[in-house]
Amino acid sequence: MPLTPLRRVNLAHDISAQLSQAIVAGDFPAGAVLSEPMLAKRLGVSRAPVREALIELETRGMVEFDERGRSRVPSLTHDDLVDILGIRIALEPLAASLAARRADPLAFIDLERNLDAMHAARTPTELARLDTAFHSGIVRASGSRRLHLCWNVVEHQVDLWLAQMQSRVDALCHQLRDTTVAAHAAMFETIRSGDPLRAEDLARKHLTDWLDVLPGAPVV
Amino acid sequence: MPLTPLRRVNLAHDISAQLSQAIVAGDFPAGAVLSEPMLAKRLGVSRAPVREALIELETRGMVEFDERGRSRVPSLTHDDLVDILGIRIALEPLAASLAARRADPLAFIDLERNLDAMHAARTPTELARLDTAFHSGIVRASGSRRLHLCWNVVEHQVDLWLAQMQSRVDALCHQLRDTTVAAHAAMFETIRSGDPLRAEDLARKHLTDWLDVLPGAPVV
DNA sequence: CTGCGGTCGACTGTCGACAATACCGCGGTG
DNA sequence: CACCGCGGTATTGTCGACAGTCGACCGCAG
Repeated sequence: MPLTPLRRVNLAHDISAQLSQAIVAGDFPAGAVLSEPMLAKRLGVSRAPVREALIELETRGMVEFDERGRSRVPSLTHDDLVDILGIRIALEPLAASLAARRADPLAFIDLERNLDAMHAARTPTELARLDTAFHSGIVRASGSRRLHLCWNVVEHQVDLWLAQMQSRVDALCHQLRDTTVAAHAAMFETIRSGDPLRAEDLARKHLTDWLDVLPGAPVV
Repeated sequence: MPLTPLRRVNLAHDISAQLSQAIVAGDFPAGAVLSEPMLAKRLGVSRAPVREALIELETRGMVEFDERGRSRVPSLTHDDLVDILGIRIALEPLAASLAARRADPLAFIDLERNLDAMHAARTPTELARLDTAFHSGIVRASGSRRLHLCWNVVEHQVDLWLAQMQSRVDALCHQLRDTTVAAHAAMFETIRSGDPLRAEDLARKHLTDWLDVLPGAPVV
């Protein structure tokens, strides 16, 4: 181990991550108010880092500030979902194309591990998590810091949506599992072979397929 | 006057806006450290709202946190510029398409006023500002809150880039002024006429034109 | 019973303070 | 002369506290 000597902690960052997980886990349902004193008390910290975490989550669209400054978990509608998918269709083909051009072996390891995990995954929740992680991996593999900033917004929205429509997503994921895994594998191979155009197409197709299948699924 | 009663102030928000402007105005050059006590002293406030503003700017890529937690103004390279343009080419056609579908008259007023202002603008700085504002207006006109979140990232990057390569940009803007105004006008007309496909194409073309003209411009 | 004013509690926005830490320059030493 | 330890300084991360404000609740008058 190369003794990575650990930078000074930043509670706000940890809190942000933990809050994301809690929201995705359904701990705070849509519309719930996230009051700072309550969170601070539960986390055993003061309000300052909690505030900072909430601000970070707000710029990523994972919480909303109402007119009085209170943070709430946004509730997503079907339109929101279509909206999110539209943005993904704009961003992810670009990410795939850049990733194929860049060909970062380190990122490839990450993606390959994800594919293996997806083959082994059992629960739909696990599958959904890995699916998002795969797409995240491609964005990271693109090597564009700004694309990653944009993706952060989208990723949190996707997480939020997964949390709020769990049952629906579970069913879909299960049904589409093989398709998804196959699509991911194809994208990975294309990216690794360094074919940006084809990678772009595959990424777009993978997402528009979702767009096709979703309207058929009744939304809560 | 309809007595529009006024929500409680939020210093952090104002500070964030003011800092953005200061950075764009060249008050803090690339690489400059933005220390919290210094900013708080200059702004006559405590460190708390300054911290919050810096966090917000960081998630928008307008400042960077180094490993020690200090905020710095990032310095952009030519590659960064191409990177940003790539993302714009992914996002803005989508925005134009959505805007044409949505046809929000309120947004149209905004865009039209911008076009008029651009005709009247004199200084290159003014032109650049209006150019960015026009593109912002289209994103707002799209009506997608999430697209707007993503755009916030891009917009701040564009501002940053304008600030750091002022002279180069000035020359280009002046040279391309008529082309830009014409392209904007065409986009506006197409969006107002409710033609999503054509609006998408025009937006893409407008940006790829920039991509073509930029490599020829020597970068600082 | 209903509408109103007053009071209480809770929450946000902001502030100043403290500990911890890294940087900078200085003096001492080999 | 080069190198090392050391204190001073500046800055970050975190905390507790206070004022202002908003909603909820209760009692009271009509």
